[in-house]
Amino acid sequence: MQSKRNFSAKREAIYAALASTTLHPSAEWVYEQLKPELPGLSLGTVYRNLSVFKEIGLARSVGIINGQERFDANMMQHPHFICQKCFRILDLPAGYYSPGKNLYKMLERECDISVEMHSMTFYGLCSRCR
Amino acid sequence: MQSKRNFSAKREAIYAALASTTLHPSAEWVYEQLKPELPGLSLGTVYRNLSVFKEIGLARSVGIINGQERFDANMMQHPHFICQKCFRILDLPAGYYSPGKNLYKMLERECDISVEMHSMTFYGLCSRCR
DNA sequence: AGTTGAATTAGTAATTGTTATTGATTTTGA
DNA sequence: TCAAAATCAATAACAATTACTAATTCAACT
Repeated sequence: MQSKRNFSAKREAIYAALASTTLHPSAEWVYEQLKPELPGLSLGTVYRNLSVFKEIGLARSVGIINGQERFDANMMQHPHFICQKCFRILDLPAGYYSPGKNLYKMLERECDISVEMHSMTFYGLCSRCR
Repeated sequence: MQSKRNFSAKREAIYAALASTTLHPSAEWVYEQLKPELPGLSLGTVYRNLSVFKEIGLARSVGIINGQERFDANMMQHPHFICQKCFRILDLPAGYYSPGKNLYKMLERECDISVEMHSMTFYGLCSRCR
């Protein structure tokens, strides 16, 4: 099992690259980032390991922006902001909006669904683009 | 003189198909739906016209779910619910959560961004799947 | 009705992000 | 030490979408 085993050097590097930035990168970005230090790395390995991180709860998808899936190693629930021009993804402080279990419960009761999580995303122009 | 061309019959049919359902369909779905009545329709035409609708503000993307982009002709701001098992997308009543211009303004002030819109999505299991 | 020119289309090819396969290499555990 | 399991790079395969091209449609104006 993954949890008992230590990460391989490459898996470790991929996680470190993802965790060290708030850019919410794509697989491609992680690959380009690591290529200089790990010349033998392949893009497929990056994709595979990002999937592993999602499975074991070390990362999540922020969605597919401009055709590419974007990842986040910050597992705290927080809203995102996506710049419609440059496709930067910014973290917003959770304080601005955080629906609690009460909202989940109300939705479950009123809409006959079970709610596991939510995602809140704002769109507009970032400071550089506007 | 400027062209006063109305929607072509096919463009009209594609829009009607999209607007007549709350399934938040994919391009493929619209295509399959219309094929019986419009045997000469091509999938590329569906894709192209869905893009047109997005551009002119007659439809929006609900995101890429399970690899396929899903569309919505309901331009009212409202939250969505995505079933993690069957990938149904349900509309939720806007009343359960609707951040106003005041939240937008606060974000603009505090985070140095300009906010144009937001999207709120809940995930879980629908009534059929849970 | 005929002409014109831009918009729209079908059909197909090309592109793109992602996943699966393969065969080699390394690691693990006994 | 040795065999099974895990991991890997490289490449092929895949599916959704977009781009291209030549043909057709349609409104505006004769």
